[in-house]
Amino acid sequence: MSVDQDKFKQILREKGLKVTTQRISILKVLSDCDDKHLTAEEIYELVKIDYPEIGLATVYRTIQLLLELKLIDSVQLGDGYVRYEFGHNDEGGKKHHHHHLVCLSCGKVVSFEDDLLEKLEEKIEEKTSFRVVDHDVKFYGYCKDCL
Amino acid sequence: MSVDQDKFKQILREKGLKVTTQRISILKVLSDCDDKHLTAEEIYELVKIDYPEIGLATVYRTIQLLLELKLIDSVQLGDGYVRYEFGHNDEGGKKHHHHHLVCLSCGKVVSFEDDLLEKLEEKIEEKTSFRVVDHDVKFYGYCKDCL
DNA sequence: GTGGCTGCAAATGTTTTGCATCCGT
DNA sequence: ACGGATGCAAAACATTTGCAGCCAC
Repeated sequence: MSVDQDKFKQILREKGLKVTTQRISILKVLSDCDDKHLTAEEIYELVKIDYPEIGLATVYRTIQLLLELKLIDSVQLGDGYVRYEFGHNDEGGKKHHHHHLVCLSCGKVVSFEDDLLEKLEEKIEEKTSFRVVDHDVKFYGYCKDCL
Repeated sequence: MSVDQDKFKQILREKGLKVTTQRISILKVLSDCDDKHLTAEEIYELVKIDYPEIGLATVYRTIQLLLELKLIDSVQLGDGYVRYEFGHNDEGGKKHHHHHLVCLSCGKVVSFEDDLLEKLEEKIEEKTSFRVVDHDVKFYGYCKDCL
């Protein structure tokens, strides 16, 4: 929460960028809705509650900034929207990889931590000489509540 | 090739839909460029070579139809375009699952067959009571040629 | 005070839709 | 000849950009 905000402010200052109410508000919404995977429009609507003057363009520009700073990640669930989630990166920049379980009935997205993929990555490098540096894994199905 | 075309024509007739030159041409392009992962615009340009009168809207409508018939699959590689590939589904409807290796340098997409994911799916069902029915797996990295 | 940031509106790029016409059945 | 399919243009959609004014530094 405020740890992230302080970190954000610090990075902005280090880069000579300005700490604005809009930027802090957007980070706060993303941090508060950590598990929601919000679209830009949804972030816009949530920020407007506390800060009605904000423009959608500012939301997009701030999302772009947060992506570049690796404070958030983008997720595409195949529904035509780009969604964003608070980044769970280590201090050292190493990613806490998690996969997404997407419910085809209610649309809910649950995260799932696992490292079995690393074995598969090794297998790929062996068999195809393709050097894997990142992956994106989604499972579609039905959640406990919808079954 | 023509096996797919015949299958397509048969399905169209069964559903009371019309077999048109446009529909056959679009299927042919997708079938010929099986490994290319084309965008709608790219399909449009390719079909225009043999059939210059075609409209982009027809391409989109036919893609939609082919998706519904599960003759093609859509792939989003994260570059903002929706791409389409010829479906490799069994007769029984069971998918020949393959994953995509996307080269971050040249953009080339290679397919990789593997069933290690099934273990991971079992693990998910055990741990979270989430019933998995499909998945979408992409690996990003650098291909042999680019290394 | 200055330059970066913002809000607005206009532009962009992809995909969808309305409608008159066309063509497969 | 009927009704679905097509081509065109306009609309819809998310996202980006240009610019004058504003505010953090």
